[in-house]
Amino acid sequence: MFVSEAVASILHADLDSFYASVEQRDDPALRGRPVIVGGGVVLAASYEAKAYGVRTAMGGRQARALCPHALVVSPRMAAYSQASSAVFEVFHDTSPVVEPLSVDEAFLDVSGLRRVAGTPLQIGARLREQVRERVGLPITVGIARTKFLAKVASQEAKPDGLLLVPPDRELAFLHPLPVRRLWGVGAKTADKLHAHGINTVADVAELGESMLGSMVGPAMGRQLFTLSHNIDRRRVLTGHRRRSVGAQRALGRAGNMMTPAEVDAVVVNLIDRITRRMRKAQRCGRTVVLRLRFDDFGRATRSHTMPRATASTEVILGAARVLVAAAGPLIAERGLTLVGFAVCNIDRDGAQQLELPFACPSMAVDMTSVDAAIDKVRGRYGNAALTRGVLVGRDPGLEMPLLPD
DNA sequence: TCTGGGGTCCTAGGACCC
DNA sequence: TCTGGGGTCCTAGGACCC
Repeated sequence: MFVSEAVASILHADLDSFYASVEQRDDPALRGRPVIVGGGVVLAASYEAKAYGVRTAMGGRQARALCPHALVVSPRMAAYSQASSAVFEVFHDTSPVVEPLSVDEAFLDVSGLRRVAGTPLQIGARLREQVRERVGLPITVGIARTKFLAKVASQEAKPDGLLLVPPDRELAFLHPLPVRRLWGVGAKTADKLHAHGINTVADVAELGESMLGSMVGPAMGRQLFTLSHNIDRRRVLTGHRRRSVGAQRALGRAGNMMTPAEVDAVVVNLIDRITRRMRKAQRCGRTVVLRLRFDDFGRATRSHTMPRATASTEVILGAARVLVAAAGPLIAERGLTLVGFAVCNIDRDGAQQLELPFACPSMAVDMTSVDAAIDKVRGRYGNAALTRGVLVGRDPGLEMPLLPD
């Protein structure tokens, strides 16, 4: 007799070939035909195009060679954004516990909804119907006891499918799969594993954690060990906050011909886009990262951390220009084909800037605990720092003296 | 094989602090 | 005074995800 029965109640919902499906929805002439979204590079391919070997992120030339009769359309980001919002409305109508993973996929925890909404399988089936009816898009749902298995289930069930992994069938489902199905295993890691004769999840599960760590590094080794043994205690979490905001622009070979003033115009445009989004989302950031790509497809990053977080266009643009100027010799030597920026070190939800009225960096602290904030400052700057500290919130009206007089 | 635009997390060395 | 351990922060790069 079981004390508590493990139940598969985590849903992973994943739209099929999202961008391409929106295009087929909006243009009947594209339905049932191979569709490629994006020209230079494939942003999305319909299943009809995938049947010819076309894949996301593939070069456009190669894709057209594989599928010459494919219909190539330009991306319409605004339409995808609107479709995504409509789908997430369905998600939130389905369960209060929704964790977005990207524009087109999310985890939903439906435990506790049995009385009001039925079994997880019934809920998943209804979710698919609702997305089809209300948004007009096909979506695949995987259901399992853990997040990882739910995600694998949806991958296996694509396209337009529904698959539940029963708790007593988990290892039988998991172990025959190729290592690429494990979260975090991309081309590089898969190559390392293949070189050791490790091809399936079952092969991984036969190895110890330290052995895996010696092959792929300690953190990845630990992850491979736990996932291959079907250990995944992560909960479905709401209220995730973005940790960086970025924008980039590919320049192609034309980038080599650009004058510094033309490069600066691109920089201004990118920073303007980023800071607008930051202010709209009410986020501040402290670290500006410059991303570069060169003629040989090599990459480089340069970063600068500012004394305090900001969303000001002028301040971030100033930091961005300093980074670009410092990278001048590198750009001249290797040829510029892409420039981008990211602003990181974004304050977490509830975190505020602690501003001290003398020369030391500001610190992000958690305003939910002033005592913890004081401990953090004391640990770093000693008691002297506490004599004049003030907690300054993003909301200008929010200020709190660290030490009452 | 030769490329888009967004992100996440991990690693590793050096600076700096107690 | 040059010797240790432990910790955080910053920078740069790499792998991976959709």
